[in-house]
Amino acid sequence: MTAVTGIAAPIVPVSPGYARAQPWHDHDAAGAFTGAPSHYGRNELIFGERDPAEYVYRVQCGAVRLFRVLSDGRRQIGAFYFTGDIFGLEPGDEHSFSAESIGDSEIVVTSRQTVFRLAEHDSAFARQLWNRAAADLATARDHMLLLGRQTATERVAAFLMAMAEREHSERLVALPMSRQDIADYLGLTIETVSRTLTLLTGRMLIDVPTSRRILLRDPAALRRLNA
Amino acid sequence: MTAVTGIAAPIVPVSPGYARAQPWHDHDAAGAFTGAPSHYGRNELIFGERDPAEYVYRVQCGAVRLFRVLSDGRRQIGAFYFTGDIFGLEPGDEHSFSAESIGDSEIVVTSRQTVFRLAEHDSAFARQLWNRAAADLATARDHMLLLGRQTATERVAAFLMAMAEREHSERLVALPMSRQDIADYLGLTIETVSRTLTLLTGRMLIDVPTSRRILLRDPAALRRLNA
DNA sequence: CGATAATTTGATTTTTCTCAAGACGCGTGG
DNA sequence: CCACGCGTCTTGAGAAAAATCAAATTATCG
Repeated sequence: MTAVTGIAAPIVPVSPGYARAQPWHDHDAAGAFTGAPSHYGRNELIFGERDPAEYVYRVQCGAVRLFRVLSDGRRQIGAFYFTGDIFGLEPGDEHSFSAESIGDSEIVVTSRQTVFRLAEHDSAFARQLWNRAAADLATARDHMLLLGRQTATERVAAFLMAMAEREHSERLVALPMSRQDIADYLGLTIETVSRTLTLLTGRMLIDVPTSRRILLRDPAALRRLNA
Repeated sequence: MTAVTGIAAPIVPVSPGYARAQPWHDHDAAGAFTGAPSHYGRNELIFGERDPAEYVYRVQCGAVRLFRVLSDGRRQIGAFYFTGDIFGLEPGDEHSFSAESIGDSEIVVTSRQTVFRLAEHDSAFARQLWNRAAADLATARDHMLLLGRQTATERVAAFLMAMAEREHSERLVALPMSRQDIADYLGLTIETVSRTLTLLTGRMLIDVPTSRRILLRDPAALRRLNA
């Protein structure tokens, strides 16, 4: 459907990853996202599960979480989207996940119709559309491996590496999302995420100067944590 | 990329599922899969991770598992493919997962080139290609919810329901795959799968006359197990 | 500066995994 | 037709990982 399935999509794949399609750049979606951006506040809903999937969204700036909630409140975040990422394009007429702005963000919208019409007449664009979906699928499956088979330490390490790559920052990672978001993305509890960060700090692999900033002291060792 | 992401794709979605694109039918891929089917034996490799992704595959009959293995042997099955499903179409030049025949199966092959060329000149086909990838992505994300947030009982129940729907059989499910396959698909151990089946039997929700046949005595209750 | 939310830490419980047998099923060959 | 052997599946006991419950600490924002 769209941009980043997880953190890793627009960048070099993480853990067990391979060459993936490039992210959509501005010029790729030329003409499709021309309107003025809308502002969304912290935790504001962009669309909900089962809402009509009429529009496609592009993050102008800020960060978005895509998630689903079980009836008893358990939540799984399927992807984070950041500046430049496109999300919300669905094969069916309804959204299958909800999307919320994490902090403040600016989102540009276009109609599903527009995108599909563009694809219909421009086979290169159509191909890009498919590439994006396929890359997202590959990333989602990488994440399945993480959720199904990796330990808490491996998950957190993979997450930190992915975030670092995303930011093109060698060592300092700024997290826009809360511990709860991270936990729900990694299939863990907030306590386990916190404890794991403490553990990694103890091993001198990272430093956590403030809760939203993480310094990777030994990226190579972190990467080795991922089997 | 292709047909069924998990079990649920070609049929009515499972647990928390929504309307999805239809599966590829024979006529959709007309012209693309014309060659004679190849035979693959039990556990035979169809392609491996990092192999060049030159071909696209269609299950003529039998069943296939798509999976990835960590260096220490932990395996995650990302999808099962059954008769009529198409798999192996990748955005990059390498496969990111391995595929094996589960039992004996007949597989028809076509080249990636052929599919892409077809899509380039036929926008309806291109759209179908995208629909497939997007539907697979949605299914993969459903599975992420299962792997990240559901209990062993919920996972097994969801799996059984999905298999039943796939077979269009109300109550009797024939499993082509081993307990190990099921475990690796659900992110559990073989022992936990087995114990869970025993538990469900004790609750009179199912019957397991032979290990590869499961009778759903109370599908409604099974479905209710999924929050 | 205080109130509130977010995060960390601690103690304990639960779930699932691991290790170890045992049972069962199936196919082969006597 | 039955016995044997091998792979698969089930069951049990104990260990480990992560979840849960609870509290203390730290950050954030008016």
